[in-house]
Amino acid sequence: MNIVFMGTPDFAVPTLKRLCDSKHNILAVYTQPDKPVGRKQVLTPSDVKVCALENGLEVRQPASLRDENSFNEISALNPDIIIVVAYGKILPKNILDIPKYGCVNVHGSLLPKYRGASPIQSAVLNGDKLSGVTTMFMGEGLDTGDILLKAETEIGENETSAELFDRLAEIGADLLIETIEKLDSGLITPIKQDESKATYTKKITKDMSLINWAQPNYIIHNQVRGLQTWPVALTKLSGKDLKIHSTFKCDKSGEPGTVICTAPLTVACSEGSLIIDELQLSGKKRMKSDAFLLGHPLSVGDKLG
RNA sequence: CGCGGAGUGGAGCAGUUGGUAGCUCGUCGGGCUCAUAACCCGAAGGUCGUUGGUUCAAGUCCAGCCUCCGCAA
Repeated sequence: MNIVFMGTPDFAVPTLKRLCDSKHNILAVYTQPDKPVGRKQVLTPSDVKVCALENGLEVRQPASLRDENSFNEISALNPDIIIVVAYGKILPKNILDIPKYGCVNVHGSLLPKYRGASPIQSAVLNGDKLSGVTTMFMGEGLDTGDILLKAETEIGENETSAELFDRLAEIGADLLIETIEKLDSGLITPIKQDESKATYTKKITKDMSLINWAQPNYIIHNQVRGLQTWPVALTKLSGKDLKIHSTFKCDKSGEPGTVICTAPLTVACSEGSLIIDELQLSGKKRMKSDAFLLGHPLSVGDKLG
């Protein structure tokens, strides 16, 4: 098939790679314009752009698709299908209608659950045990299109959003290839989403990162896992920000927010407690908590938050 | 030049008003113990990020550079 690929972050890269290695023909790759990134605000190309260039593909980075120019450009390519993976832009209807097979999206949840911007983090934040990837036709609504295929995977007890991201990206790549094959052979019957079961996710923001220790340990544990790699769960230590990168649940209890053990470093929650595995003080590097304790004397009874 | 913190033996940190370096852990050797991630004794290991400057003397002051990181995006 002749394909136009649209995607931006690392999540989309495995799918693009798999397509490159397939018999299908990629006409062009659309991705977000280069953006200033990091402390020095260096203009950085998206992961998809880097991958596309490595594979000798044509890259296009329009600021918007809602103009005649974009429509004409894509029409001129005459694609059989448009594949969209975390592109970050809404496709207008006139573009959705261009390919004869339509537009197919890879979404990081088991739709209709978790439509929207942060399906993967939401699954981890909610402590779900099951996640997955869905391929669907794109409609005008947000992640409302008819479902083509799904692939499920279990979320590990201590798995982070970042880890799940990586796994789902691979699973999604396989699922997309399978979806295209089956579409081409007419083996898929699209299924409407059950609107009554639909849920939406919010964009992840920084103000979700501050830990409230007066909550059960599993809630905070999910917060720590879910906000990885950004913005990372946060607490306070003598006025400074202390990022909590990874934790393990523990049954010991105590006054919420206080250190109840230092080997390993354990902080009490309203129910149970959390063993802090890796942390990072403002201005410092990420490190194991036992290393942190060598230079920062924390003792039982000290308070965080 | 957006704001700010930091670069000291393998790891995490101290180092006061400048006088050639210390703590905790680890490592190695020995001892004790039924045993141990416990305890005791001892040892190795650092040109203090880099370059230049001030000074009788700089980890400690000044300037530049490199690297890392927090905030901001």
